[in-house]
Amino acid sequence: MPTCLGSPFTGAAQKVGPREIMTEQKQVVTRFAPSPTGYLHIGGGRTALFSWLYARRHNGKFLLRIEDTDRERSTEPAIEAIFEGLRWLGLDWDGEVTYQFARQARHREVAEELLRQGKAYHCYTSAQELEEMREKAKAEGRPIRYDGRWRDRDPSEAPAGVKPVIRFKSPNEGETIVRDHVMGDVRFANEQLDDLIIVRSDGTPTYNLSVVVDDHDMGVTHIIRGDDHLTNAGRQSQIYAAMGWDIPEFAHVPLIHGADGAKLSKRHGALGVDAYRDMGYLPEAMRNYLARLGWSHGDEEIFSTEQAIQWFDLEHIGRSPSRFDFVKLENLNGHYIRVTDDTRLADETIALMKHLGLWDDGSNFGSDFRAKLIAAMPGLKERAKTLLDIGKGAEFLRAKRPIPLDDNAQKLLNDEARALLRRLLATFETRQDWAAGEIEATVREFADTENLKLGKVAQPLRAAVTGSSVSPPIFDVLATLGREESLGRIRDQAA
RNA sequence: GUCCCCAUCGUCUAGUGGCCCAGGACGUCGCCCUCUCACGGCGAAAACAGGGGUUCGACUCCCCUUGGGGAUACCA
Repeated sequence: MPTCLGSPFTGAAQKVGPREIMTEQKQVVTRFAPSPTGYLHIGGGRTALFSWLYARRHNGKFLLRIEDTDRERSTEPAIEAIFEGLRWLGLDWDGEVTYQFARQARHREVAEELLRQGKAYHCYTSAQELEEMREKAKAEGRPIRYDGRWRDRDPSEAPAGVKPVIRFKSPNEGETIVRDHVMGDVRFANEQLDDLIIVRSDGTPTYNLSVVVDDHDMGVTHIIRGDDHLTNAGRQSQIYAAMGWDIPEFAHVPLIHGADGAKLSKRHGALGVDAYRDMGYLPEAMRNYLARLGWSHGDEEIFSTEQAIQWFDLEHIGRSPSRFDFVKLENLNGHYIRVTDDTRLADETIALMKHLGLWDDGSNFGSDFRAKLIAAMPGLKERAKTLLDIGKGAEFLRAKRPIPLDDNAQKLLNDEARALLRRLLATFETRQDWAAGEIEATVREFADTENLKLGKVAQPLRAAVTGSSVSPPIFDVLATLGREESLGRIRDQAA
């Protein structure tokens, strides 16, 4: 472990460690570089979060680059979805968005430079030849790779009428080491890395060239991305070296798997972040969950984004892939719901339910409903894990008389119970005070005179007033509903 | 096929040679609280993949096996 040995700082000055000194010398720049071929999925969301956290931790910059060079698959809606997803997650990026496609000329310029320096060459190998090469290598059990047949061939031998690709001349001997902050030193034998295509025959640059050029031009110092890019890091390092550019710090984060351990696919769990919003998760819960998935700070489980920024580091990112666990996310979300302000919860619930078309009947949406929802929120949020749960739990507030009864409520309201409600109703009618405490006193007193346990009265009452066997504390419910509405609902069910 | 990475309770993880017959969290199961359901509180079961080394001593270091994952494109 490096210490302050050799550092001029001793004694009281030891608080300033080597790390702080380094980061002051060079501002940290991270980036998130999704390709807009679909929604922003959860794995992308997490690498974006890690990059954002790291940049914020070091007072650096977090850049966004859209890798839209695949013209066939890139779409405008996907770009919007990425922006929207990041915004919802609260991950703000610095400066203007970079669009990779717009930088093609620059990428080609670098390829030309490589060509000029003899570090790249034109290759005229046809698709069929390539195919044969692969077949043969496979049959002989050799690594499948381009054999470099045009690497040193004279340009005059070029076949007429064939548009060449430009290949990068990668070293044949020795090894390339990727110094990764998560994976450690990863070594690749250079003979394993063949001469990759950096410019296609139609003149468009390929991914491995474009990323290197863009990351360099954008001044990216730390590349935090999925570990499916680990082998790319080797090839990219060679390009950086060929251009004489500084190689950025790498941190390859293991991928997230589905609950069954298999790769996250659309069939299970590979949802866009908008899907999580629609399921009623709070962005802060999402951030907390995602941060904790694959990264840790000792035993800390629940922490604010501010704390995450303070604590986040590359060294404590785990090296093994993790599974996405909805149950844990729910638990965390429930926690955040419980500590969230009632007004915000009410407004977000209304917005979400409307967005989903669940509360679009236009009724009961006046300020009166909102006020009631806020009033009922303490009881509602305690039993909710998502905003959807709150919406569901609040249905009794919207219901119009006579309110619908679910199966359990039906069962609760037998003849005996209805008779009981009738007597209770009579008692209620003599009381004008309608605060929760007053109501509770009345009901307890009533249960006493009836020689019943409180539950025997509370359950039928709950069924009559909420149409369900489950609800927030019944006295709060009655108070929120108001005397008139409450008595009306009881009357509807009293025999 | 070849290359690379990974491997602690069901899940997320702490653990960087002795503090660990392995700690926390979610989930599960009991109990308590209680007008329902929750919340909350208390408690329990539950893991170092297997085999070799290295060492006075391995969850921690090395090797092999097994099992996962990723990469091997004129996709990104």
